[in-house]
Amino acid sequence: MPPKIKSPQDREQLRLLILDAARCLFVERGIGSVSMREIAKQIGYSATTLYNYFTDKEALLQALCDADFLALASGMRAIMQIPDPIARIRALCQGYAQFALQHPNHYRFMFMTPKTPTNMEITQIEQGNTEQDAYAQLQQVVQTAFDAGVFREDLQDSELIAQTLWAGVHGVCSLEIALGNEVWMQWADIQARIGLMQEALLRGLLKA
Amino acid sequence: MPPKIKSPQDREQLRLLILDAARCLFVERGIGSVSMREIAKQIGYSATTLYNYFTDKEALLQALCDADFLALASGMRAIMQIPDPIARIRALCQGYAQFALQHPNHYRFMFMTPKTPTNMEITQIEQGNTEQDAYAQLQQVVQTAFDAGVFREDLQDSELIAQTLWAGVHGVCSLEIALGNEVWMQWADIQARIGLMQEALLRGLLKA
DNA sequence: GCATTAACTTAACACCGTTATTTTATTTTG
DNA sequence: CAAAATAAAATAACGGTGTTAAGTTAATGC
Repeated sequence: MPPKIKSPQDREQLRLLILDAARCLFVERGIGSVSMREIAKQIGYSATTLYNYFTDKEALLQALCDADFLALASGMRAIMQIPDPIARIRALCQGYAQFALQHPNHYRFMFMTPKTPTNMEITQIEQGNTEQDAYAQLQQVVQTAFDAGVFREDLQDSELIAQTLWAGVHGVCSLEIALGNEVWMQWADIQARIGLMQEALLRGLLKA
Repeated sequence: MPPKIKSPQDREQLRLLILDAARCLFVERGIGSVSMREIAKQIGYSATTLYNYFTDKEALLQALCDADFLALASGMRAIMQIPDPIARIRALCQGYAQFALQHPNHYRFMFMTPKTPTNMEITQIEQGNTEQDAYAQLQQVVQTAFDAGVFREDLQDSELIAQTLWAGVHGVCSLEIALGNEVWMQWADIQARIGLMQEALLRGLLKA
């Protein structure tokens, strides 16, 4: 039996140890091999101990992904400094796509897996807070561009515009994650797909 | 014990009975409640009997989805009769999206769930056969439009164009399926999202 | 009617998430 | 310093999963 944890700082350390072990399994062997028992085995504790630190498996996975998504939003904050709104939109889409492709398992868990309605409440990330939520950042910059009058005049809903841009980039990334390795598909280069999606959508949304 | 099956036609009938029971659970209660034991219980057989008809659970689900995807491709064939290639592209995108939203569980299994490379080999659908594969139909009509010179001249890869259109519609549908019920997202109307994705992409891809 | 053969069931294995109970190590108290 | 209290961790168990080996039962061919 491992030495017991009493002090709060040791408790936090074990919490991080659990998350690191889970991340390792999650990233390297996919979501399928992330079982409570296996995480516990990796760090030399019993499975039940994990339940003293996370209410259930989903909360553990959520905590795992939260940290990385805060990192995404943090990287986006640098992009938000770009002065030109349209260049900023381009950079946001690119940054978002690169993140998705570099963290396919996180991405899958967050955006490709239906959750029961309440499950989203356990995340630490404040939705709509531009400091933490990448979509909120996109929405904000689209709103700025919208106010500057760069979009076609028949487009009157900036939320709809932002959601369309998001859906476009998400479509390319999620197809790549789900079906990128299928031999029967002759996929074009992934960067070319991302680039064309971005440019075609912008051409179709911006004033001529 | 149910009466035993000997004749090939009875065998086929039981196969369909299994698939119907599985479809019922799959569509009504989601993929989570589709267990071999539960399917078997529903039709009054033991779980092991299912393994006489399908090699494993994934093969069963694959067979389940194949039938509906053949129906999709079949519906698409009517659309392929539309003379104008661009109107045909629009109708294909619309038909595809409506199918995805009407069969979210099928769609999820087919296009939102990573499969091991070999798993795709168990499908009955001939990929690339325009009679059976909806993507092949899209590719074909995009190629026709490409040959007619309707796309911008900097676009030289019709596969890339088709994949971008697919990814766009897929992005809208898969976000709707995965996150459409989240309370923290103020989604625009789903038909508006599909329509804008389609129109914006076409505007961005077609000659001015 | 009996042997054969195929269909089907039972029992089991090795997992899973989760929880009630029990053990164990530390801390506090007498 | 020893004993009691407490909190942490482990064990055992429940009900579930996909799957398989072995056993049973029903229909078929002779």
